[in-house]
Amino acid sequence: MDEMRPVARTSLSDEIVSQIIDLISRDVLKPGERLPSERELCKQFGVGRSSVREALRSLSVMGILDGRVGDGTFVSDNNEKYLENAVQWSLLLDRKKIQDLIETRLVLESQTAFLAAQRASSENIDEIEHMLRGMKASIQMPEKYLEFDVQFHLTIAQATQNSILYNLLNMTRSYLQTWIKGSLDEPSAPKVEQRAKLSVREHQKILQPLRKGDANETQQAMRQHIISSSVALQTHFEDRFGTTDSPPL
Amino acid sequence: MDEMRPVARTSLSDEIVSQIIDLISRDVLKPGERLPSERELCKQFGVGRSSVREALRSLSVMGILDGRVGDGTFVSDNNEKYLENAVQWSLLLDRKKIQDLIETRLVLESQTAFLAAQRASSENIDEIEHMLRGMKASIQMPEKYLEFDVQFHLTIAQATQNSILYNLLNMTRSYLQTWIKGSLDEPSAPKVEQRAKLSVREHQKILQPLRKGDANETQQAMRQHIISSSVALQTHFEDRFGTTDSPPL
DNA sequence: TAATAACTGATGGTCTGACCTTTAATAATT
DNA sequence: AATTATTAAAGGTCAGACCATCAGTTATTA
Repeated sequence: MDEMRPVARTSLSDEIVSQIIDLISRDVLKPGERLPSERELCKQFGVGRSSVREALRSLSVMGILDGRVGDGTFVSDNNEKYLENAVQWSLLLDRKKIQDLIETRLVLESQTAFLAAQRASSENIDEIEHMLRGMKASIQMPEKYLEFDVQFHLTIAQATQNSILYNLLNMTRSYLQTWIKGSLDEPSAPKVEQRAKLSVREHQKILQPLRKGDANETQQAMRQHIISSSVALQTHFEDRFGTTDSPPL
Repeated sequence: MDEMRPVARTSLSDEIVSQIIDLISRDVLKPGERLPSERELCKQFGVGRSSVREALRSLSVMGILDGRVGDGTFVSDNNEKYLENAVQWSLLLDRKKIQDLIETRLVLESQTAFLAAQRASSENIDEIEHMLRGMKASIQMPEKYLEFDVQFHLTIAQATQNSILYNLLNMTRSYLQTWIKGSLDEPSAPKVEQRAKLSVREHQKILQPLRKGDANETQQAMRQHIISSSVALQTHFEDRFGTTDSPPL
């Protein structure tokens, strides 16, 4: 009597969710495409509108679909949005986790730097250099500078050719961005330009070994940079890393 | 004319979602607690049942609520489930990402091992040792062995005291678990016990430096173990790491 | 008396059909 | 040609009904 497993008593809406996900994964429904109207889906699935709507709602929350009133429901063009929101909700429920997020970012940034140094194509490196030039040029325009800064790091993550690492990094980054921007508007405003110059030097120290494919050196430079740039954030919270001489990672 | 931002034309259900999340984050609603019935919530929010249901549906997808028919809707006791599902859906949409997931797991496992070596309490270490003893004792029972194996790694992740890293690790692990179990039922079944013995030795090599707080050594041991245990999985997919003498991470 | 079976009320899940607001596209107006 | 109404269709919301399911209670049984 050991072979009996509980039967999947899946609800109608969950069944529809599965079917639609399957359609998308088999490219029957492509990103940007419009789904049939809710009333039409009712007929096709043979269920009431509530069930269809609950299914569409689920898929919207997952970031897979995107409903536009008066227009229709569309397949989202970036299937990755789900991951972004995930940690965001989690943090709304418990803001104490921000230290954890900072640390996670340190882990992800240093590791992607390592992998990028091994795998970056010349096109990747060109792009990264372009971002660094942009940073130098906009050193007195914090908003613009920050944009190049973000792209610098994302391009490195992209060079790993690992979409999951890329998305995790992007996720942590995008959420901490709020605080990073906030630290620009602090009373220490006059120091901003100075910090930007230091930041440029740090980024140069990352790019240099990365260009040569020196993974360990790239990782170390990235570590130093992230720790340095996290100082402003850390002061708002309790100290957890960066105090020991032996690097915690 | 630059200061005007689009007004938040949030829908009724999204408004309810926000309110409920706020209630949970302010501990007015505690994990495990039961929400009022849907009909009751309709009165309290002054909206129709569709709106209430769509809101509850969203929160369920996020893993924040858990509806049980005939019983009620409850606040989920683990607010982290959302993260778990996130990558899962992402993978359903694109199964080519499994290599990326394996690599991500390697990153997370080795890093949590490093941090755990620095931060593990004696209780943590006791627990980890307990799991290792369990593995030794159930070396001829693959199912049971695997359970101790999982707990060994999760306890290490827990020792980092970083809930985000813990959840990311748990997420990757739980998803790969399907494949790991599958590799047990392979034609190479007679080798299972042999592999288990090797696995035990590898885990011992992790625990040993961890107990001494030697973070670098712990990390290296974990790296070797993960690479070794991923071999079976890797053969199913294209080769990306483990082929070079210079470790890719 | 203790275990089991039947009952009951409340809950989430679903269906129907109606009405509203928004939107894109078309037609009418200037 | 540009602007303004018109319109049809979409998603959003509502109300009320019915169903299947479950927890707790009551009644039955051994």
